[in-house]
Amino acid sequence: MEDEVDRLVAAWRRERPDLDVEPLEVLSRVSRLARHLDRARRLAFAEHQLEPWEFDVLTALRRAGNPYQLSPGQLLTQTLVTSGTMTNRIDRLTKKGLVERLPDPSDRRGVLVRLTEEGQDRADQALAGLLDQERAILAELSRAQRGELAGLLRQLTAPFDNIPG
Amino acid sequence: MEDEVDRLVAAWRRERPDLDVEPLEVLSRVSRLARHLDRARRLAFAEHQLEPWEFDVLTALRRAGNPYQLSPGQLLTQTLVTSGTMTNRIDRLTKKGLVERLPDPSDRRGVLVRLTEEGQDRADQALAGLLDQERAILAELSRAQRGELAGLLRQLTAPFDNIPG
DNA sequence: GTCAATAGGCTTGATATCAAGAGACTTGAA
DNA sequence: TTCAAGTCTCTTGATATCAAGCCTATTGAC
Repeated sequence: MEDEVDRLVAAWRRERPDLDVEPLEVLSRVSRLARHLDRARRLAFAEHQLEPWEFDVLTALRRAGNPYQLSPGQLLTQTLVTSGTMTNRIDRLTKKGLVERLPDPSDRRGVLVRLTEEGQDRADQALAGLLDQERAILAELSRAQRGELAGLLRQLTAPFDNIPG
Repeated sequence: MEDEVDRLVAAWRRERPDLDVEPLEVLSRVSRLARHLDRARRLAFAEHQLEPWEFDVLTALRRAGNPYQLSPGQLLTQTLVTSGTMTNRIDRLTKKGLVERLPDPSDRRGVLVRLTEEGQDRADQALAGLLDQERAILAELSRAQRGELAGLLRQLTAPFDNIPG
């Protein structure tokens, strides 16, 4: 079956027959698929009254394990946003009762952000919903193909994830 | 080589051993790789004094072929932004001398956006730079692996691209 | 002990985006 | 011909983000 990238590549080959546009076959598909996934996730989370950014913060805390708390700085590095953005996010999640700010007992400058009971429930429910949706998207592929795809993608992501970039 | 998703999946298996998180092996890698690519592209375009959104608009016009012009509405559907955003983009590109607005001779409501000479040169140069960079990223894989990866990704993108979604 | 340098979180100001709607023009049915 | 409905672009108002800088507390060299 043809997709949008096939059409994109065909257009470039017509307009710029001198260029080798083969890289687009892989990387444009990655970018476009990621956009589709963003939209799909937004819909899945909306069923649990969560925005994608809320899910990101809550699940970072959830994955930290009991007692489900991290400093704002640790949340920054996990979610790749700036400190101003994180302050804003914590404010809003606090207002919704999904997290709470606690003073850090070991550093009087510091703050700890902790998941509330409700925050934990919402994160768990949204994760289950997300996984169901993702399984449906991946049903296009056999189990073996999924494994192969994961392995090929790992080869591309590993350099980014391991070099300081 | 391990990547960030391996660590993510391990954390979930520890915290939620009851859940099957296998879908994350593929789709979280797609999302994370797309983010890395966005950053890398921003750097590549900066060498040509272009923002990613400028590249998107200019190359849409470039791909349209001679005389390199499209209506704002056609640009909307190609770049997936809203009309307010596109008006703003065309304004800024016009100020930089990369595109120009022309009245549509066949519809007095309408406008045509046309690439200037400089806009075409900048788009062509930026595309060549992007392809060089992408080739470097893909050097991790053999030619056969790249073909396989492109095929697997196409199976996932095709439903999104062909169903009205 | 003292003080400069650093770390941690928050505040401010600017910007790009989106959603909603306004204004100008075209189309098609009566 | 007329006019209601549709199309196309631009404008407005609200929002989330980022970059830069501020303030407080901690650390380490002397």
